[in-house]
Amino acid sequence: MDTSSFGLSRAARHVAAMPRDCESCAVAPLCHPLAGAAPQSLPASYGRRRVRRGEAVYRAGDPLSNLYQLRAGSMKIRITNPSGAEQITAFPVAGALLGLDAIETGTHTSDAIALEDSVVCALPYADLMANCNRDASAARLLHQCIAHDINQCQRLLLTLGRMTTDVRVAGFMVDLSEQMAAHGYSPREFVLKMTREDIANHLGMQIETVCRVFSRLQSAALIHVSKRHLKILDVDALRRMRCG
Amino acid sequence: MDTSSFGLSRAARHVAAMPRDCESCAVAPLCHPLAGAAPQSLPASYGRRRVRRGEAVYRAGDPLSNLYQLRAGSMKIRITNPSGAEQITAFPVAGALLGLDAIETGTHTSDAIALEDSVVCALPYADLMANCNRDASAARLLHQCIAHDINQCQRLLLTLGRMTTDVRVAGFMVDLSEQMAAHGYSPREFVLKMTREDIANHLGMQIETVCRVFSRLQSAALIHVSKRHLKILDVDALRRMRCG
DNA sequence: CGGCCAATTGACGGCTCTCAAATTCCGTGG
DNA sequence: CCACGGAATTTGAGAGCCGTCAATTGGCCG
Repeated sequence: MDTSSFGLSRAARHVAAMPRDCESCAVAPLCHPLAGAAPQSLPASYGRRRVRRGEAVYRAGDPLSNLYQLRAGSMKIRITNPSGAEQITAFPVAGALLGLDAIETGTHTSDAIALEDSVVCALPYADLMANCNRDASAARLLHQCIAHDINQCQRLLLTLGRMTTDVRVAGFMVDLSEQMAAHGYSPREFVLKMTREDIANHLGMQIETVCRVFSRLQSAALIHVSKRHLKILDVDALRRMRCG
Repeated sequence: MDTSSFGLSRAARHVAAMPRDCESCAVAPLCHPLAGAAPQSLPASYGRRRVRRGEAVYRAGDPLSNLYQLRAGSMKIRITNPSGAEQITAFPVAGALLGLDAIETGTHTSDAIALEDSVVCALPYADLMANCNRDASAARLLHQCIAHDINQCQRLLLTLGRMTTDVRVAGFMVDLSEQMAAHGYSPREFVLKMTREDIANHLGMQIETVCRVFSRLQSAALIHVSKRHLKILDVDALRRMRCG
């Protein structure tokens, strides 16, 4: 386990120093007793929590006490079966609501591990449910968040079940690119927060195959990749490969 | 499309002829304004609907008007990407709640197609939401149903991403067996409602590979399969293959 | 009886995995 | 600041599993 003793990244420190401007938060209805209620009335436990690279926000088997909103940084969500086989099901970034899979049984079924120093908001599940009972729009928002995870998971199923490795990687890059764009970063040049091993696991491949696909895509002048630094040279070609 | 003009199967006719004993239904809190309220006060639209083999309960693109509980029979849930690639994400049987993926956007993202003549309960989504607002236990039940779909989807991800074809098929058979047992049928001998093509699609394989795995498992005396009729001879060996 | 579809089996090729080695990066300690 | 060690990444060679193509069988329905 990598538990480096470095401080938080610049992005993480920035957010931790921010005032709690929950007004701009996408899931504010879930945390606030009523839309527009005084923010200072929030329970003290609605707190931010810093997570260092390699640390877990929660692990499979933990009781469901909080859901978490990822405020800054990035994570990997990993499930493990009894024989130890692992599958990374998602790489959430800022804005994502984490821990929804625990709602079925009251126990987390996955690990959420920080890919970099990150910041999460802990949302006590009991408070959140009470809030949904009082506020129909909050309930609807929660429904949508859970359903979103279903759809995302189903799309990944199609990728693993029906696509060649080249197409999987191309689609993964397009997804990352759109994610970066949605957060106001360059969609053409960014840093991969996850290792090749993480990518391979997520896409149902081996590390070496990921490297070889990277090499092929670079030879074809679709991307330029050096370690974690990725430049997308021909996003249209990548989209055509994915075909959807 | 196979739209045979046969009548409903015996199981389907049995349920259709049943009185509306919603008291024994797992999702009754979702349909009833309040637990214990008079059943006769239910809206007329809370109706059963018969679906013939090959027909769709809903299709991708349909607006979300109802969720559906599968009362009798079986379905396949299928997603399609813009280029026409398809992936069967689940084979729900009686008791399952269908259409949850539509909650994110208000539009269905998958097709639900009957594998045999079946019966569903249509649950108007607006009524259901209103009910969740009045009844916290109904809201909780709905949350759990949605979260259940997430967990099921994630487990399938691990299967497609990390398992060999033999292990996928073995795990699929164990799942079917447990499903049959949970419904009071023999877990050792039953009929596959889906085609080899459906199985192959669901498990990310080709038809021919499914046939070959069946042949291998039969040679190893783990199963006996003839067309759609499956006998499980050594469930422990199948479980050991799956390893979880 | 004939046609169509599901299912099965064989041959072959290729994509991906496995094994191995070299290189670079990064953090740690001297 | 430099040296060292481990981890991450890359590339090659070879094998094997699985997909592709093809042919056959058997059952169902018109």
